[in-house]
Amino acid sequence: MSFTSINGDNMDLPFAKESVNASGTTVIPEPSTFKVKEEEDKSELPAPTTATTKRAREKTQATEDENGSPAKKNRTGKKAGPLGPIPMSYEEAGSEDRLTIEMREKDGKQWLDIKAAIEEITGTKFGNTTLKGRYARMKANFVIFEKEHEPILLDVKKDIEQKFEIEKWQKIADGIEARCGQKYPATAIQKKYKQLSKRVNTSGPVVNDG
DNA sequence: ACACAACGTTCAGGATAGTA
DNA sequence: TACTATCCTGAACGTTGTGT
Repeated sequence: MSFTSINGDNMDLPFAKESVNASGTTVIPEPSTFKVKEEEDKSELPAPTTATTKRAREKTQATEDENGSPAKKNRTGKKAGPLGPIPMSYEEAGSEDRLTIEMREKDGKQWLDIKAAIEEITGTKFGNTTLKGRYARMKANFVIFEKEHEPILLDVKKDIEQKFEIEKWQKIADGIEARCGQKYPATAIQKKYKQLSKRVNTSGPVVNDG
């Protein structure tokens, strides 16, 4: 994995120079160029109190928009856990986050070891997957998308969605044929579906009239 | 082939800021 | 003030690699 710095330089290992303390723990110095996080006494941070119940097996649809993506609002970025908000760049990352990256990518440490190290530093207990998840989100945040690739992204997305749309109606046509033996053109099915949807919206549910 | 460990991903739940 | 959107955490799940 390589990162791209905010300057656009590719970095295989964008780590600060580290040292090893007496207990053998790798210590990343707090570089003066980092965006300094709000001073907080980590030793007094409360342990996470999340009481998550068993994960529901059935998906819910409540927070999804018409594209199936979570509905978004402007990012406030003010909600933060014990490690603070997930940094948007390596430069923004605090020493704990840098240590996580260092131990994971450079030292090849296991997550349990990383978890133990971070817990020792912060005095906060974390779940077994918290740091893994945080690391994955950091990696996503750190990617700098080339400006000239942006229109390509939009283009490709549009192409694929159009392709999916065509495939979708064709599959529906196939499904109808499989069920009742009647083959309808995909475009006719699409048109009929629009009519039915309108009826649902204006006068309640569609009645299956045979 | 099977069991197990480690990992990455997904998603529910809680917290909190913004908005009507 | 109630509601909504967003964020972070952590449990559950699926995948992959390794040992037997």
